Formats: sequence, structure tokens, C-alpha cells
Amino acid sequence: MIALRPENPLIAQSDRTLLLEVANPAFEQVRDELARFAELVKSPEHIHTYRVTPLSLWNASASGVSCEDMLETLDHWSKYPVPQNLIQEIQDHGTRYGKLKLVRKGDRLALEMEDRGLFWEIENQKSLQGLLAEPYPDQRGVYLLDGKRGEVKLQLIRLGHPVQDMAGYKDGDALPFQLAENLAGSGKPFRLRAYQKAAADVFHAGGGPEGGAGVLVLPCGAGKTVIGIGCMQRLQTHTLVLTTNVTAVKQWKQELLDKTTLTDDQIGLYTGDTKEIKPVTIATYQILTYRKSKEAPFEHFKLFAAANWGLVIHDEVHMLPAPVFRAVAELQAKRRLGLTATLVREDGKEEDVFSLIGPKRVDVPWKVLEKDGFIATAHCLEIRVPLPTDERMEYAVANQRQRFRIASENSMKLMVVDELLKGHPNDPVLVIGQYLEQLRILGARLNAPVLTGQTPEKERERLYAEFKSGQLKVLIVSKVANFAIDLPDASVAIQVSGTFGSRQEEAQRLGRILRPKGDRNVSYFYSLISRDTTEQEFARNRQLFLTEQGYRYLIESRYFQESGLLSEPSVWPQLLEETGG
DNA sequence: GATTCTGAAA
DNA sequence: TTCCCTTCAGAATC
Repeated sequence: MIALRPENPLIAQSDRTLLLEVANPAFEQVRDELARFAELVKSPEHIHTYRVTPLSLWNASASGVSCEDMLETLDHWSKYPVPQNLIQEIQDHGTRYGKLKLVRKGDRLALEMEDRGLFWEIENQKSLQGLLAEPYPDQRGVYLLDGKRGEVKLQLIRLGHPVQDMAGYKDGDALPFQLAENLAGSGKPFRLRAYQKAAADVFHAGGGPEGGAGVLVLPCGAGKTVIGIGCMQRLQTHTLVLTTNVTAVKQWKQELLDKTTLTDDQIGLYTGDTKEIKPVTIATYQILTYRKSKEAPFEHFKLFAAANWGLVIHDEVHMLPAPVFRAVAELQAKRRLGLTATLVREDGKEEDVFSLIGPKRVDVPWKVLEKDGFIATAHCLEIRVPLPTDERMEYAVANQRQRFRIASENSMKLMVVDELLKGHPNDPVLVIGQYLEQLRILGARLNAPVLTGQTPEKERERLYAEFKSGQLKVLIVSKVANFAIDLPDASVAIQVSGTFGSRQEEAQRLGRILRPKGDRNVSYFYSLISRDTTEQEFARNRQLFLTEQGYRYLIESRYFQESGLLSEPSVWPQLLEETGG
């Protein structure tokens, strides 16, 4: 077929994939438009592949992107006519969210739909038996059995029918408080940034039945806690905050004390150490999922019923453990806020998040915040390092799982780290890796401290302080970097090895260097990959999320040959900035 | 009574 | 698929 408009960068195919040319001048704009309704699945140098999925279309329409918007994007940027079946797919799923409504009917709940075909499909579904009561006489709706609100939504999304939940919420007990920004003469000037305010408003949606449940997607460093506080302030009610670890628990409390008129005795921490239940209670996911044995009940689920919560906040909702979904399914009458930097879950439970917490309401792309200076500009460079001959031999005879480790621990990476440090003589550098042995070797070589899970709390604090003050230039960290939110910021991160293909981890690690740097708001992220190994494959997957967010990885492999480095890569920082990586 | 250690779970 | 880290509860130790 002859291209109608060969200068356009996009090819839309009937298998629901979209191919986008990176070199095209319109690349960035098209990428941002596609990100609203398609998932990036491959991002090699020249052509990026996106896929349109039902879930990506539902999330798009829930966050306000219309079918017409999506088709307009495809039509406007395509080289060839958009395939008819893709148009139909978008028209079908892009309007599906909203066709099936969950409403309050007297003191009962019911599903309502205009479409008779849909009614019959639902009536005859085996998986819905035991959840639904009698239908409306006119066959445009069906009542729910009591207490099945969550289960019904979950089953229906699995059948490909996302439910728009308009049934509203039970108000919790009142908790009057103010944001510190509203206090006359308060010591600290604090305001919600425009996008933070907008996010809280969209979640709240004027108190209408549409608002009150949903997920806000925001980059690391965008102030998710602050937005959560903004949502709390709009609802003024008893709130349960669930988060990933104890440091985050403490940080939520700190922020609440700092930015609201809530006082110490109104905020309770519910963790292994203290089990306070107060008007605002902050707990970890782990304590909720604790049980004595595999068969025993979850001992702390009673926390959900311990007070009349008006809002449950799920921090880092992409980490929400499967058992908690079960509890949330029972909590559908309560307002629910999900906060995350990425909707991708490594366990594929994205549909559960959509139906039980809520659809995506807001998505602020990282690059947008970068433009406004809220986060630093990051240059990313993937450096492909060959394996030395002896390790290459070992690699050749190893099995699949040994291979990944051999590639990760490639000894030539050590040399590259040396060189990179030369290029950044004055910047604070984090070296991040996944294998303790590799990190210890690096520690000895660079004469830098290695921070791992075994490092005691006291020692950690000392290292953080030294690193923050600039006394310590290089800090080597293991996977603690994925969790330790109090780890100081750096402007350079060198990733020497990483988990198989975790997009979250990559995002987390880049997040380490994104806090604004003041004078020169620029950071560098180097990822060291063994060339021509399985590691290269996994790296590709790992980078997807960042590429989706607008980061471009430059790839560097020219500087090596098997015997070692060919030239000085200490020019890389400049090189990166010139080419705009 | 407070701290440190241990094992299980995810 | 790995390896690693965190959290929780309960036991051991000061």
C-alpha cells in the first residue's frame, strides 16, 4: 500500500499495535497524545510500539479522553488509513465505561443499562450468579444482592464490562480541620500547586456521585502526600491511610502535622510497634496482610471496621497486596483514593485496581513537571558493556538463570563506573545494584561505603547525613534504594544491575535523582548493561515505563572492545546534554 | 521494661 | 526465574 502521508510518523495496525517513528519531528507530541490511551510495549531506537487495550481505553475515557480525541490522534498522524477494526475497537471500548451504571435505587443497589443485549449477557453470566437479584420489569436493569457491590464490579470488568459506579458513598464521621495555607499568619507558607489542586478537585468532583473514588497518577516527587491531604481537606472526615512501609507512615504523619491544623493526638500510627486508632490512622499494608499461618485469618482486617472512616487512601496503589483487594471489595460504600506513580503492576492486577479502587482520574506526565521545574531534567544513558572473554565463555555454557547473574556482574562494568565518576567529580553519586557481592567489590574499589539491608538504622542515618552534607561523594546502595524513602537525593545515579524486568524499580531509581537541584536543575542516570546478553532484553522491558513518560534513553556502545575501554567516557555528561538525551 | 534477635511471609 | 529488603510477632536477653 502506498502511504497517503509519508511524512507522518505513525502506523496504526489492525492487531491494535501502533508504530511510532522516533526520528520524526512530531515524535514528542504524538508520544504524549498516544500515552493517554495506549500502552508502550517496545521502545528500541527507531520505532516505538504501542498497544491499545480495553483497559487502556477504559482508563482513558474515565480520565476524560473521548473516543473522538483518540480517533482524531490516529487519523491526524497516520501514514496510512486507520484500519476499520481498530476504529471499531476504540469506538466500542472507548465508550464502554459509562454504559453500565451502578446506581442507588431506594435502599438497594442496581445495575442499569440502556442496551438490552448487554442486559441478557449479564443475566446469563455464570460468574454473576449469587451476586444479582431480580431484574427490572423493563429489562433495563437488575438489582444487586446485599453486600455484593465490589464483587459485581470485579466480575463485570473481567467480562469486559467496566462499571461506572454512581451509587455514592456513606459519609464518615466528621473531622474539621484546615490546611496550613488558609491560616492567617501561619509560619510556613504552603500552597497546593495548580496541578495538585486540580487533581484533588477532580477526585472530589464537586461531591457528586462520580467523585470520591479513583486513582491519581503522579510522578515521584510530585507531592502525592500533599494531594492526598488536599483530598482529605475537601472531605473533612475520619481517614484511614494505607501505605507501604513504616518510614512512609511516619512521613504522612509529619506532613499532616506540618501542613494541616490536625494535632498530634488526632493522628494515630497503626504498625507493628504502635496500634493507635485515631480520627486519622496511618497503617502499613504489611500489618493488614499479617496472619499467623497460611490458613489463619488476617488479624488486622478489623481495622477497616474500627471506626467510621469516610475516606480510605491507598498510597502507592500499584503495591496494594492481593488480600487487601478482598477487604476493599467489602468497602465499596466508602470513598477511596489511590495514589501512584505508575498504574503498571508486575502482577497484572490492573483491572482490580480499576474496579475496586477506581478508574484513573488524573495522569500528570513526568515531562510536564520537568518543564515547569518541579522535577529535575534527567539525561538517561544506557551503556552496553561487552563481557570479557573468560566471562563470555562462562556465560555461553551457563543455564538461563545463571546467565542473568553473570551478565549483571560483568566485571568490565567496574571499569566503566570508574570512568563515569571521573566525569562527575563534583556531583553526589548513587551507585545502585542488586547483588551484594558486586556492590562489595565496588565498595572496596571505589573506597565508598556500601549500604544494604543489614546496615543498622544508626549507621544508615550517619551515611545519609554525610552524603547530604557533601562529605561523602559516592554512596553504594543495594535494593534498599527501592524502599528507603529517606535516602538523600543525588544528581547522578549509576545502575550496575537490576531486577529482571521491573519497570517500577527503574522508575523508583530514576526518582532518586529527580528532586530539583536549584542552580543547575539537571541529573544523570546511567544504566550499565552487558552487551549481547539476556540482560539487554530485560533492560528493554525495564525502560518502557520511563520512555512512556517521555524520557529518552541514549545508547552507548562504541567505547568498548573486548580488551577494555577504547577512549575516555568522561565526556559523556556533555555528550548527553548536547544530544538532549 | 526495653532492646535485640529470629523466622515467616510476600 | 533470582536475590534482596521489609515488616510483624514472639522469644531471648539485658
